[in-house]
Amino acid sequence: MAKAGITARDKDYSQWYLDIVDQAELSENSGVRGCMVIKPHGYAIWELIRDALDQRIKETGHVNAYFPLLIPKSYLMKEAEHVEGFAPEVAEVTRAGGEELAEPLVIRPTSETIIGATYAKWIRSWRDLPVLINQWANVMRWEMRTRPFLRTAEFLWQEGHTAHATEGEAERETLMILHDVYADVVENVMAVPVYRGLKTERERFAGALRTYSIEAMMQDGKALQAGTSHNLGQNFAHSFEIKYQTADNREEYCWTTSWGVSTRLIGALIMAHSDDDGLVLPPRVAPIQVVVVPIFKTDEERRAVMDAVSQLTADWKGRFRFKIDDRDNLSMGFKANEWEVKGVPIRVEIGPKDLQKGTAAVSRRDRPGREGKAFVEQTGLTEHIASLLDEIQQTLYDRALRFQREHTYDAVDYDDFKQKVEQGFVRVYFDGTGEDEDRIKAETKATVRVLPFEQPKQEGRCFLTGRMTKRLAVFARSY
RNA sequence: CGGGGUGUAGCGCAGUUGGUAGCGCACCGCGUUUGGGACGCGGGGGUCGUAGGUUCGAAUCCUAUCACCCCGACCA
Repeated sequence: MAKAGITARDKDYSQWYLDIVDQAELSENSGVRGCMVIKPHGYAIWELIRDALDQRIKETGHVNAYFPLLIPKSYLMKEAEHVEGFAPEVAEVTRAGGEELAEPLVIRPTSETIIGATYAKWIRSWRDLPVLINQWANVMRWEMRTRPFLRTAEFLWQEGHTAHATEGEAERETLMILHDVYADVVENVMAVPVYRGLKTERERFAGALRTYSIEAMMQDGKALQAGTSHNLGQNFAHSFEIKYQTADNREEYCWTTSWGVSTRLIGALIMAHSDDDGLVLPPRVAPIQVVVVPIFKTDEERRAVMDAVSQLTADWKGRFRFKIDDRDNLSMGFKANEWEVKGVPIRVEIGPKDLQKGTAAVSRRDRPGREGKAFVEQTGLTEHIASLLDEIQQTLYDRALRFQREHTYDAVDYDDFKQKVEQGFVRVYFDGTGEDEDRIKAETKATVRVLPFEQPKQEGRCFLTGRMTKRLAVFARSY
């Protein structure tokens, strides 16, 4: 039975997504087109994702800093490919202090340019390298069409910007971030499995040498780019004169990288796990992991139940993120519904009958309805919940992984491809050109999501050109 | 930027041939309720998106304008 206010996924997936965002109170639209208000529940999820990322970013040797929101337009113009890539979606400030500005300022769509200009000042010698900095910031890209979290005009993200002495070092950094930070958080914290690999030239970041990405599969079979890591080569170093003196007194340009993930991850989280009853959150990113709903009729029962709840939850502090829902103006059914819609992994109900039997009713969100409800002895409840949280985390990952595998297809030729790409990812030998990619996109809406790191040893026949090749590509329609 | 749609109470909507604004939910009060979205009674809440015009009179007709939503081309 579908919940009030939530469109079924198989009826209208897109509307289902909007309904989840609305009903789970993750965000709402504001007076500015494309700019959303992130509500407390949505923001709390972001904080958990952010903390997991921040921890890993720091563990891998980076430090946080902050660069300005406004960037002189001339900075943006310095890297040719970069300007071209971002120009259409940049917002400019042309007036301030009651007068026209001599030089327009752009609201950062990303910060390579202003950070490049800064690094040029900071870096003198090989002893200054590497520079390993991250910033948490908001950025703005004036998109034509927006959707909460997936594509908003303003979004929150982190952007790492590093400078290195050698290409090899920059490349290692780029890949390390992709694997040890991004894929690790998305898979192990958000329970969303990803494909990892290289982007084709067509899909590469404007101004980068190489772009790597992780791609997650949504429940409608479409891909969501969940994170990108760019080896910028010496492109920005040349544009901004980021140079250093080597140990043997030569002048060299730095090799830089940049990498980012955004609040879009919340969109991935929603579309990977949630169901027709509402949001489903993996415990590690659930702001509330356990909600306790006391049930009582009389004052006497209320006292007894609340006493039991206090005792049972006494050792939960610092161990689980939990909430006791003791609102007395709402029925049990209403509360059950509300917490389900909001994705709380475990709900515990304790009423007079439980007090008599020494039990508690424990419901798990990943298995809706009666199937996921069990009566558990109050003795050992804490341990039960601890292991149940782990189990839910694992179940969600396994389920998403299975879905991803079941919806990744091979295709023998283009006709086969067209049919398969309607249903999910298609993994094929691909020897085509950029023009071929354009054509495929025009005809099927699918693009190369990644050239996976795991490339075949043996040659195969390109599904499009028929030529033999060793290059394997994953195609999909994407968000 | 093209196509479509909507602006009336916090939210969702109704409003007939133009006659001075209503319903449901939510909210407030009181009482009864609580093991899967409780119920009764009483109550508060509106420049009808904005600006002009037609008219004795406009939510309703006309013009302009703004905003938002949805569908396509571009994108973290």
